[in-house]
Amino acid sequence: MFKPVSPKLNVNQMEEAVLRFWKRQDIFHQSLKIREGGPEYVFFEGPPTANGKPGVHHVLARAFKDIFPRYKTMNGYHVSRRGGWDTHGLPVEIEVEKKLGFKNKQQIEEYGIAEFNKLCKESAFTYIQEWEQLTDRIAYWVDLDEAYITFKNSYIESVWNILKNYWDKDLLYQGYKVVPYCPRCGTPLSDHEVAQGYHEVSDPSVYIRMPLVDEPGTSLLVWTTTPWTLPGNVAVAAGENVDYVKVEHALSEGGSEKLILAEALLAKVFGDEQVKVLERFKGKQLKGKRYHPLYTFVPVAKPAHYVVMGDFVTIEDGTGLVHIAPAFGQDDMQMAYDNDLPILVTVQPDGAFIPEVRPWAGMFIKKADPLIIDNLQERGLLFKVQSYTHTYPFCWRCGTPLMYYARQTWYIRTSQFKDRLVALNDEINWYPGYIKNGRFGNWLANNVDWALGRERYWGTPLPVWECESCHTQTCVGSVKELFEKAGRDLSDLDLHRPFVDEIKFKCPDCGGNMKRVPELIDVWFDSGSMPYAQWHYPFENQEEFKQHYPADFICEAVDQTRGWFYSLHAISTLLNDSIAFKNVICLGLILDGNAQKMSKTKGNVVSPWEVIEKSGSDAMRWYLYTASPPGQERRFSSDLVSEVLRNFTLTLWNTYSFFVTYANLDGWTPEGQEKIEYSPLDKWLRSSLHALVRDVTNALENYDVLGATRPVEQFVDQLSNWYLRRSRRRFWKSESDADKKAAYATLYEALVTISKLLAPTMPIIADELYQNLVRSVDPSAAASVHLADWPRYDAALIDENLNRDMALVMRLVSLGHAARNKANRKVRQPLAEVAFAVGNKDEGEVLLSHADLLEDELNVKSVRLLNAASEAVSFSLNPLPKQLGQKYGNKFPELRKAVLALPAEPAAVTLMEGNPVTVSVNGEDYSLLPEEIEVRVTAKSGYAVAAEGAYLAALVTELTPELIEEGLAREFVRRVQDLRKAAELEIADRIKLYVSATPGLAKAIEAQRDYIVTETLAREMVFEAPPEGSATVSDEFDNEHVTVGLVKA
RNA sequence: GGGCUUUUAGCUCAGUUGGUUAGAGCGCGCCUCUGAUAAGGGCGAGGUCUCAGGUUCGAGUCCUGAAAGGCCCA
Repeated sequence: MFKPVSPKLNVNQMEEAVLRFWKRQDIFHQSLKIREGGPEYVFFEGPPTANGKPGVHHVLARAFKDIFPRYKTMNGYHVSRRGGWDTHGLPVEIEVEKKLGFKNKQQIEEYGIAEFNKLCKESAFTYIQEWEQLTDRIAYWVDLDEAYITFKNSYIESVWNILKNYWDKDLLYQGYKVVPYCPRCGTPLSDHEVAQGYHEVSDPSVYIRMPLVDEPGTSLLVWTTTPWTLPGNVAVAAGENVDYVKVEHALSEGGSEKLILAEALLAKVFGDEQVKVLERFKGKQLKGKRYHPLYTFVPVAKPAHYVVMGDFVTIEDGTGLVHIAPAFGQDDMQMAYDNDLPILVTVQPDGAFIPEVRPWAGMFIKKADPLIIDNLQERGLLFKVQSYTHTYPFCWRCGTPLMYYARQTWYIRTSQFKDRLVALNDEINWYPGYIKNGRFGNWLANNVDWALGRERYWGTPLPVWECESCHTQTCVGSVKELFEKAGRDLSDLDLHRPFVDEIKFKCPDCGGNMKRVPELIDVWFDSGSMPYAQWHYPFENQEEFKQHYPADFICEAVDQTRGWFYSLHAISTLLNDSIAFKNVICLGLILDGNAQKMSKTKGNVVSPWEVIEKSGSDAMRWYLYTASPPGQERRFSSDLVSEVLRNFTLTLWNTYSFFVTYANLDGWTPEGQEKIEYSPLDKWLRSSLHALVRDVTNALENYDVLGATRPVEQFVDQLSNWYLRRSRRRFWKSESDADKKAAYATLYEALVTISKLLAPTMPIIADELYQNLVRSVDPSAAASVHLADWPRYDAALIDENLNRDMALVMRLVSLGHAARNKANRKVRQPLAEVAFAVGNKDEGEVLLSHADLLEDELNVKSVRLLNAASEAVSFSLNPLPKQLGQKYGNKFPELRKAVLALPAEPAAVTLMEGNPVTVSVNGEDYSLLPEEIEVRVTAKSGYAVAAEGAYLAALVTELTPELIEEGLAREFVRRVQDLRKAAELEIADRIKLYVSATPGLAKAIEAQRDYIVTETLAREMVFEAPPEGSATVSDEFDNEHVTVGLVKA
């Protein structure tokens, strides 16, 4: 006996029960244990940060991550799955700062780094419980008890080891570079952080005169949108091959001046004003021309204030002459290096001018902009000022405008490995493929050195110590090394700031005091180190590491391209010249109903819990898998998930419930079912089923999630709405013959196989089915579907012809129904005959071989082919564009016309006999083959017809008294069945029927007595009044009246 | 501004190497079937396939350009 299954499903109850079962039996760890010794399949978990609530986008990633480890486990692989938590970084700090109400870094230092970092450590796990609960509820199997945590000493030590390795290879260096810098947070931002904060703003657009030293009365016309950088000006850049002009321009106060600018920008600068062009020349002629400095607050130690050549100069905006302030622009800094220009750092790290810039000393740079413009105006150096709208980066967390600012910071020489980064990427399989050479490949090809340093508090400290007197530097690669250098046991040392900063030791070179440099490292380096650091490699677990590197599979959203995907790839390339992962699924983002990215700051996050409560987590997973290709972004709403429940989950569930209900009634079990005589319908279903196993397996082998899910959906639909609908009577009939056994065996095989095919994708319902269908009758079977083996298909059972034939039958049935509709003959009324026209002789044979199925489904007494010779049908010809167009090219339109002009009937007959027809176009004859022209058949009269392409169903609609009688009997049965249901009888209950009806109906009921009692499981049917208290119903149809009563018998 | 990507019915998405009548599901209206079903079947309404050029006998599909959305980067 199977456990009885109600057709009503309480999804949440069912899902939670299965989850409890897994927990009780520790199925997850069992699934690892039983595969010990099997080949290792390696999965890396990209660590999330638990200082925010998990959202739908996290469910997306986790749902996809879960598929392949489960699938591989069922195929005999051992798949350990360590979870991980990313705990460091500015986002965590910002949350704590908010809580404490801090506005700048100084407040943190005053508060105390130790105390601050303690709060950060706690904050990093604020929502850990919700993360764990959600992870459980969506059935994502990951080992959270063993999760690696980036703030642990052992993790940090492994990261140090990698850095030391780089240090020894001279891959770590300190550079003076211009970086996007947040003056409030007091730290440079990574590219990835900057990218999150671009906003459109309006800035001043300022045109300034820079008078030439050697040509009085002539000025360079220079453009900038950042007036605050002007005190730092040391040069002007011109494009070597850009065309410049010297023009004479009338001054409003009388007289004139001469200005130099790019010719292409004349109109933009002067508008309608007429200016006189005095000279034309290439930019290279400006090289070295000296001009009077705008400001002299800071003395220059090297030659400055002359024109330099820069290839970045464009003629799209401004004047084609670019103001150069090396401390405040990346191009500018490059110019300084190339031309040995001085670097004037006129701004403090907090964004205020240095004291030397007297008029604006201590003022925030953006505030000084208008004052500087006024100052230039007063001095007659301002040509004009407008406003300019462009996108400018702001700090993604605090909203302060960033400044590009020269900082001494730490870099990794990744650009030196550009070729290896690109070459190794070639070994990685990307899904979708276009990421590989597109977004990721381009990013690698344009690689710049990794800016590693962060001037913050909560993160992995950069393990570099520097001598205070001779500035010798050394990198520490392990805790032990640090102890040795410090000369004392530091076993309890927390490797975070401020404790690690307190460790000082003697300089081996000069005997001075060595102190750690202030920087932390980029958090992306933390997560990219996880292949090593999760094992505390190389200090421990050497074997574990070797077994789990590189990963077979990782999966995250597309925003990780330059995040985790890059940091994993870059670290491994520089460390081992190896890839870190072989296959990667790169997911599109989840968008809300308005196609906006869901993000905390926008507050448009859909809670996953809400969706799960409504539809369950399996349905949610299934939606995410089937909605669109994985790389594509997808709009998400709770309604879309409940559609999955209605259309897929419940269809499957009801098929399952049907099977269990009838199998229990019949006492059917899967044992001892040899020598099964499968019907054609069974053979078709098994053919489809085994093709499904083949296709799903292939898809999963190729990381094709869509291909592993959508076909299952289609199969379940056909199983329920075709196979089962067509087979119901086989289960109902009372004798247990071979045909019934075949039906049970077929349905059982399909359901069990589906439970296995669904195990990776809908793990909960899959196990629910498995437990009842397999475990309850076979205690020796694996305890869970997730401990079972992946199904194998039998290629010999796959009959593509059969699949195609059945598709034709379904199509013809559909036409038959359409014809009935048109004739207004409901299906319950039997009809005498339906005749079909099909495309060719073979299809005709298919039709006849399934005649009984068609008769039953369409409720007609006979099915046959339309006979062209004897029927009242007419023909039309449809020249097929694909065939004829490809063969005859531009002659096709003429041929088409010629074919349509043929007398249809004789041509159709010729073609149907398999012979070509000849048409003549422009005096030339063409012989057209039967497969190039489709013959369409239309019935003329006396039939109700429905046609589609070459297919046609023609229904004889005349009713004989016998047919009417049968129709009435069926109407009557229908009422009885409704009554049985209303009286809440069990399906197998026997009844006694009491009937009174108008004469016509009574006659029909009497005539169809055998049929009626069989259908309704009546032991007796009498034309009497029903006894007191029995269930009764009265109804009218077809101008007849009936009252029925029934009692259990 | 650059790279990648998307744009097809009210919504979510298919659409084969180009083939003339562009599909499915949901939703809507009418009809129907049903002792597994929260379903199923049929009919109908609903499309300038984002736009503009081009190639071709023929373009949702190929080419060029533009627009809008998204992501990444300046």
